[in-house]
Amino acid sequence: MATKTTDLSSEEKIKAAARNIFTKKGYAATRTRDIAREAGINLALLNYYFRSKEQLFELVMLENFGQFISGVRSLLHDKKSTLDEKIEALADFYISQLIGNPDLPLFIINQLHSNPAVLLSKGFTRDILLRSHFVKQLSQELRAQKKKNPNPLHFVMNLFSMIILPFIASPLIKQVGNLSEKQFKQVMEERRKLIPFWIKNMIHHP
Amino acid sequence: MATKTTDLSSEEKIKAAARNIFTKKGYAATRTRDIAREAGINLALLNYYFRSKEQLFELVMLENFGQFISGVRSLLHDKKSTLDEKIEALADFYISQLIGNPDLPLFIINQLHSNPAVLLSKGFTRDILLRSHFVKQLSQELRAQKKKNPNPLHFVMNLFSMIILPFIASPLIKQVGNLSEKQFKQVMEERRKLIPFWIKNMIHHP
DNA sequence: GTCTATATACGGATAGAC
DNA sequence: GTCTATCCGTATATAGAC
Repeated sequence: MATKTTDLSSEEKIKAAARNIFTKKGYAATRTRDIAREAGINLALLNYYFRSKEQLFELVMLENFGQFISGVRSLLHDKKSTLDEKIEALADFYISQLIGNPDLPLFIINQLHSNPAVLLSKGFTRDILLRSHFVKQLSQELRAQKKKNPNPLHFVMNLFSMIILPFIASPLIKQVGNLSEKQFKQVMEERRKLIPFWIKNMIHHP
Repeated sequence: MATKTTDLSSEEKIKAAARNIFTKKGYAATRTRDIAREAGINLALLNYYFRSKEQLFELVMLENFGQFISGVRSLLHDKKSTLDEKIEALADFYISQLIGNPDLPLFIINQLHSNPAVLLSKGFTRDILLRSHFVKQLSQELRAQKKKNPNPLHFVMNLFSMIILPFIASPLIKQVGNLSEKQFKQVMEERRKLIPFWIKNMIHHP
């Protein structure tokens, strides 16, 4: 193990470069030569450590995916927090994640389309959402408010949509909104508080 | 020109097949051989008509993109409709489009990331949104309601996020929501009315 | 216009020296 | 562990016959 972050082992340098490029360009458009160059090592070494492009990709993908659902399961199943606290925590957690790693959701979504089985078999079992304490609390509140459509899925979609889509569509939003990178992040920061506010209104109100 | 839809010219058959495969798999993962096979013609013919994979892709991309923004410009700039009517019309128009063509938004978003210049130079100039009548009406209403954050961009993002993201994330939603393809479409149909309702509340209320 | 056959390039992977 | 050199499959593109 190396001690400086700038002096990682070759294996780590390859993984870091691979994560970068795979996440930005996707599997098919990524060249193993590009990974090797960015890692500052030789192409042969990549295969020495990871055997193939495919295996390297799987590794990176699962690590990315893990990062994406880490925290969610415990957040959703927490018995002690209220519904509103969970909503605030989810928005806060994801927006922080995404500001630091804005290419992640598009990568995962693309993977979900081209090869759904892998990810779906890993973490996204049905119990993660439908049987969570979060959905129990949400359903109860929706019934109490006598909503015309009390399907909790709609509100879960709304929450995650408002959080995630702006990052996925960021090139477009910067263009039509005339925002610099810095301004874009600022706007996303605003949404950290605004989204829970909107969602709570949507749930508790008329 | 052929008269039956099942007996298109070779050029049209290639374009149709290309749109299918490019839209589903993206540029890098698409093989021109697959396009040729699906079109029922020979690989050489594809190059005879379109010179290269790249040019064929550009063509399909711009047509897809055109379809995606068609109607929006006129909807957004319509001087006669009210703010609420525009919101309803936008949700209605896009959800119809997306139920019929669910792969389109992800295709466009990927293109926007890998090669932003092409699409951004084509249709998404600043005036399409920021100087639209829609945003004028929206800004006015937000100021009238004395919102803490009256930036209209937030509400535009919310509207499009709630419409588009569920289609992009459909494999995931079907899984965690335990929905069949048919049930998924049903849920999206529900959103056609629900989204305008939520957005209007968000704008007009507290 | 449409095909078969082929040239050419590219990218993933390996052999083998150090 | 790391490199250079190279193999080999695959994919795009073209030549040329019909």
